[in-house]
Amino acid sequence: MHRRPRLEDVAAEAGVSTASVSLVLRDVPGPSAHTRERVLAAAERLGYRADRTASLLARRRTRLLGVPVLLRDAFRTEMAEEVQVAADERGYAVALSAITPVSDEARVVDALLDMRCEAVLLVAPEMPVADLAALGARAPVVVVSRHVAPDGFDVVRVADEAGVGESVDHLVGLGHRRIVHVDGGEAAMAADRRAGFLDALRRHGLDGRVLPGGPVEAAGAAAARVLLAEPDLPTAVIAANDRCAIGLLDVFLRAGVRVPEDVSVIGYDDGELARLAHIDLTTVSQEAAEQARQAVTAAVERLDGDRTDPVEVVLTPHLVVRGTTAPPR
Amino acid sequence: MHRRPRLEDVAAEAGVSTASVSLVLRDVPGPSAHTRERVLAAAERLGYRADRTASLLARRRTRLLGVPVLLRDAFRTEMAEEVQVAADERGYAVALSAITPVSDEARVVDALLDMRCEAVLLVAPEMPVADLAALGARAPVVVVSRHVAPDGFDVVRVADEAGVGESVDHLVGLGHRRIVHVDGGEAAMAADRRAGFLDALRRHGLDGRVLPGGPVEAAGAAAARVLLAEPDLPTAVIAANDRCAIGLLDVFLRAGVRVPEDVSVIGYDDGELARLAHIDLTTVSQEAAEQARQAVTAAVERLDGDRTDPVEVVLTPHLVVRGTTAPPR
DNA sequence: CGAAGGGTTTAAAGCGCTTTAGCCGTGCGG
DNA sequence: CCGCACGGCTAAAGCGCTTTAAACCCTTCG
Repeated sequence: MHRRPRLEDVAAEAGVSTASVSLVLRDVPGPSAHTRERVLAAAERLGYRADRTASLLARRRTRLLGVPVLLRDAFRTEMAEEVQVAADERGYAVALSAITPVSDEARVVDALLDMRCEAVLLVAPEMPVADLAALGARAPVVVVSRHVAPDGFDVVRVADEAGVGESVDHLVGLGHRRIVHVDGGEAAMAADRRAGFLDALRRHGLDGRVLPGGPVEAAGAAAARVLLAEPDLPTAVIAANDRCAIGLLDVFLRAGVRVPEDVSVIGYDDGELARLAHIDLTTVSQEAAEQARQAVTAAVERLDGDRTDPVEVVLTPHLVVRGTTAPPR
Repeated sequence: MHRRPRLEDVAAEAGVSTASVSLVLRDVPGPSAHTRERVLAAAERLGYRADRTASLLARRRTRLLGVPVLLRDAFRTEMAEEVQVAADERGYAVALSAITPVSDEARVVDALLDMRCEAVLLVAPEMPVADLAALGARAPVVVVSRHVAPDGFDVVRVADEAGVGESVDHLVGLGHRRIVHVDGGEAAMAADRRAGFLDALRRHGLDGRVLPGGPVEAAGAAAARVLLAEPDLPTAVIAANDRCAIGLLDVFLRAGVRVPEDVSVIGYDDGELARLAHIDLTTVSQEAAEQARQAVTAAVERLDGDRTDPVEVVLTPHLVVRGTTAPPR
């Protein structure tokens, strides 16, 4: 088996120096058209591909962004994909590293930095704020989708209060008056959404009720059972996230409660799940693509620009009306 | 801002050569206890972390396995996670790279090889067999979860025919006689599952019916509607995959058809979805962890061992009985 | 006709780590 | 005593690429 061709081999084949080859292959201005041709032909002939590790080592800059991913979490994974696309647009590459039971968020970040990532984008990170700040001192860090004050790191998130507020406005506009919120449990963002719900209702002169929920279907299902056990159902339910909403939908469906005829349901996140035809959930978009783009921009501003002060970008989420909401009967 | 400490800095701090530091930090036998101590202390003091790109470049071996991931596909992503765990056990690291609209499977593989991955594990790859073989000539390749003859690459998969056969046996054992299969569409594995279904029924002296399906919920939903439009429902439906099964469940549920009382439903894959409490789908396990382990083993045999002949590992899937199957009424 | 100038090319010095050959001192047997 | 083996350490040569300063070759101009 043949050894992989090196830059030197291409240079020899083309009859020029390795420097020229390097320049041509990276499309750096300088080499003449004639040289370019010869080099490209030689590279093609040899099937040359640059060794990435060697390039990274030699280059001052790596233009690599690190993103830890929890593969089992659909939302964060979708976001990682968007980051990949956004980074691509800005001429950056993304190094993904999986969070597993064996290596937690912190270890994964270390691994990414060891790979020479120039910045790290953390999607809904779970580590303590102090750790985020400490990390921020080691390398540019952008926290995405977590409500936390920027402090040595940048933050890109959506205004969750406003998002839930839109949901409330939509329902009230349809004529709903008895609206329940099934919250997201302990998580930080859950508090924002809860607050957004109560504020919005108050704005409409209504009273709200909040039921404990959680991040997954089971929590929504449990809440639905609580509601079903009561004398009469509210006319609408706003869940703190899509998965929770789906748990609600499921239990309602099984109990013969029709959505949206008998009760309207709204989720939050607008993940792939919500978009599925058979779920068709009215929900609030987290603007994944835009958050990703802003996050990459924040990182790039520190790397290519000269910003050093932390920024906080708060996007406005928007309601995506689908099939689970309708006027009350 | 301080430059990241290098091996040389640690060496200076400890008063030894860089060679010694390298040896100590990699836990290579040789250096004396005294040297070890000094080096470790110095490294600690400086907060030294080895630069991965430099190590990779200098090392002959990288012990890196490449895995392209389609982040939006839950099954392949779960499998990637299992690969990560399995690789870890064997002392290999995994480089993940996302397949996006911008860079397809082939490009991602190139990128992984450029990173010096020593082997590539492809989970349910979509590329033509010829391309797989071509790739196999460049580096060790293990194809996971795809029924294809090994040819310059190894294959690890489960016996899909047998898996569906088990489903049929289970249903027949419960007393079902009118069983329908909603297939997985064009995909290669869909054919196996279809064949397994028909074979198993024949074995029981029964007649089977196959409805066209597909890889996602919508396909199952469509099939369910076809069934509902007919005078009487079969007593059981076997879907070619979990998502398809979920589409079926959903439409049945909305139509007031109870599962499993009115009709039993079985999926295939045993992904996270199937395990969710509110779905609780009887399904066939793909043995993700075991497939991953075998795949890593296959790669390692080529890399650390001296195997060069392709192997095909066919695991036996097993039925996971949950709440969507029961005796017919 | 020589100096100046511009466009090309290249030699060579890294990038930060690994690895090998060889050095040095010690202890041992002959 | 000498030679030898051996444990412990290090100098130095890479790994395959990038980058910079300097060399080179023309052409142009005074």
